[in-house]
Amino acid sequence: MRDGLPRNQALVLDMLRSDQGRALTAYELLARLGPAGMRGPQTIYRALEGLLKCGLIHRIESLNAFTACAHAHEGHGYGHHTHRPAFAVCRNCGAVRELDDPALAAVLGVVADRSGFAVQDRVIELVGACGACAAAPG
Amino acid sequence: MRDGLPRNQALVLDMLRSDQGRALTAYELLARLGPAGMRGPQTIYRALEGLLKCGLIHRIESLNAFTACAHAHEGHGYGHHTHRPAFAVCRNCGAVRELDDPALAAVLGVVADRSGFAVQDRVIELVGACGACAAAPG
DNA sequence: GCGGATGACGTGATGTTATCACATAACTGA
DNA sequence: TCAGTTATGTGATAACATCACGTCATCCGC
Ligand SMILES: [Zn+2]
Ligand SMILES: [Zn+2]
Ligand SMILES: [Zn+2]
Ligand SMILES: [Zn+2]
Repeated sequence: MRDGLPRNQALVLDMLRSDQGRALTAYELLARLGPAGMRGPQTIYRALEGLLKCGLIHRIESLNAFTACAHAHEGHGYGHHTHRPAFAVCRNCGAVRELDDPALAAVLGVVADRSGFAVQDRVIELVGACGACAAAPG
Repeated sequence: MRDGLPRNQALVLDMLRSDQGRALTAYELLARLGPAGMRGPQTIYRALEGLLKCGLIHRIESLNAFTACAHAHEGHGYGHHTHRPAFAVCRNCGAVRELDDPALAAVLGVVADRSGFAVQDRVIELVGACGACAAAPG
C-alpha cells in the first residue's frame, strides 16, 4: 500500500499523477486500470472518494473529471492539507492548472459571508483555451 | 411564441421561472413538461441550449441543473445581455442565488489574465446551506 | 482464540445525465 | 414556388454515478 493508501486508491492516484496537469474521467480511469484489476465503476468511484476526502485529488465540475493535486507530494499521504483552489481548464486539450490566489480567496470569503449561506465547498473554474491551444491554428 | 421564443424554449423558461430561486434538472423539467407535450430529453436539452445561449437561464454545474436568470425580465427576450455571475447553492433544498459582486468580477479578471488561459466561461459556485437550511434542525 | 466492528473490495443491477442520428414540420426570404 | 434555415419528434445510445449485497481481512476487547 503505497503511501499507506489502499491498493485501489494508490492505483488511481498513480494514474492521475501520470497525467499531471490534465483531468481524467472515472471511466477513462476504469479503462486504463482495467488491466490492473479494477473492473467496475464502483471500484473507481470508491477510490476517487477516498482520494478526494484526503485532498490528494480534485474534482473538476465542468469536465466531470478528476486531477491529481499539484501540491500533494510523495511524502504527504493521509495528512495532506486539503484545499479548494480555483482552476483554469482548457476545453480543447483538457489541461488543468491550479490557481492559488490570495486576493481571490479573500474576496470569495467576503462574498460567501454576505451571501447568508453557510458555504461548505467552492467550485471556481475558469474555462477556455490554454496558451498552447489558444495559439494553435483551428 | 411568448417573448419571440420558440414554443419549447418558452415552456422551459416559464417552468424555470415558476421555480425562481431554485434549480431544476433536465429530467425534472421533462417530467413536469411531459403533459405539455415535451416527450424526450433531447427536446428539453435543445430548449435549454437555446435559453443558455441568449442568457435567459444559467447552468449550475454543481447540481447539473438549470435556473432562470434573476435579471432577465419579461421584456428582454433575445437581446438580454448575458452574464456569468457567481452563485450560492444550497445542497439541502436546491436554493440558488445569483451573487453579483464587482470586486469578485475584478479579481477574477486579474486571475484569468495571469493564468495564461483565454477564458471563455466561468463557473463560480459557493456550495453549502442556505440561511433557512443552516438554521433548521437536522 | 472468539466475536463484533470496521474498512476495503468484487460485482451485477440500476439510476441519472446527456448526446447521436435521422426524419419531419415550420418558418424565411428570394 | 423553392431553397435554406430553424425548430421539432423520437428511438437509440453514450457517459456519468450510485445502490445493494456479499466477501474477506484487520483490529480490538474479551
Ligand atoms: Zn491542489
Ligand atoms: Zn489546451
Ligand atoms: Zn443571471
Ligand atoms: Zn436550503
